[in-house]
Amino acid sequence: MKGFKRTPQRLAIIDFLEGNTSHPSAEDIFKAVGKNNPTLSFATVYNTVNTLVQTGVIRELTIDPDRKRYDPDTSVHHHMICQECKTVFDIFTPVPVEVPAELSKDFRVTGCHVEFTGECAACRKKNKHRDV
Amino acid sequence: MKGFKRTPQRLAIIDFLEGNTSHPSAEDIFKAVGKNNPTLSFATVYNTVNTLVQTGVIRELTIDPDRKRYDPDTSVHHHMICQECKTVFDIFTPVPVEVPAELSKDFRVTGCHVEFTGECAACRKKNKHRDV
DNA sequence: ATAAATGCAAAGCATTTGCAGTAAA
DNA sequence: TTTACTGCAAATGCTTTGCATTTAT
Repeated sequence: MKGFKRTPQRLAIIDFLEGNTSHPSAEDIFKAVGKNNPTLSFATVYNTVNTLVQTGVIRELTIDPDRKRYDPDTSVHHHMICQECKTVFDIFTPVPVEVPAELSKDFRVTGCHVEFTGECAACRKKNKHRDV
Repeated sequence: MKGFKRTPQRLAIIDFLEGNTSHPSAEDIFKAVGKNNPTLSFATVYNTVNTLVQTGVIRELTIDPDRKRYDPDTSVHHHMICQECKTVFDIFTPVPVEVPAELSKDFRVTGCHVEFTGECAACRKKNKHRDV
């Protein structure tokens, strides 16, 4: 990679993200990586994740209405968010999504993402009494 | 609707949204509805759309990473966003998405949304020379 | 030596909130 | 006349940016 400097901060962020399935936000990354890098700044976290997104190393998720989440798994898969605890789960079961002809005729489709919403097992148990 | 007051501002916002397929943001709504309602405030726009989302009259879209979009069509359909001009298109072609068993066993799935990303016809034409 | 990244603080937007005044019911 | 909504401005929260300093190459 030309002009991409391997700084300790970047390496620590990449190391934290690698294999991470928690779909962390910038704040999550800042807190986790900051533990061992006391001088780490939010600016560096944002700079780094934005660089990683632009170079296709990680993926930015828009599934959480409140903040961006980052996913180091760039393979084709989908997500489910628990609307109560905001946990994001990976869905590797292939979801048969074909690009409708109506679309591929006029648009250049570059990506497809399925978002399931609902309530996760833990929150269901916690709220058994409520039963929405 | 109990306790829901039919104020001129709300009626104007609802009127603007009804049948609207442009997936407007709060700012879009503010600008459009504000033309005929000079005293309209952003707070009222947000209050109103949030009420409408909570009562299930409209749907909040998270497809645009920069801002929330609102869709008065609450029927099952999907979306495509042009990553260049940020236009959001409706996809009514049925996309055969089954909830994976892995999911429905543990989660209570309440919604499913397919998001296509790419480049729309207009931007394709505009960028023909570029050809990414 | 050079180009790029860091860290800080300030700025930028989108969205929410407190509150006094106002209007719908 | 009571309850809820409006509008303003301030506040909040996420993200970006400017800049002087530091660091990887």
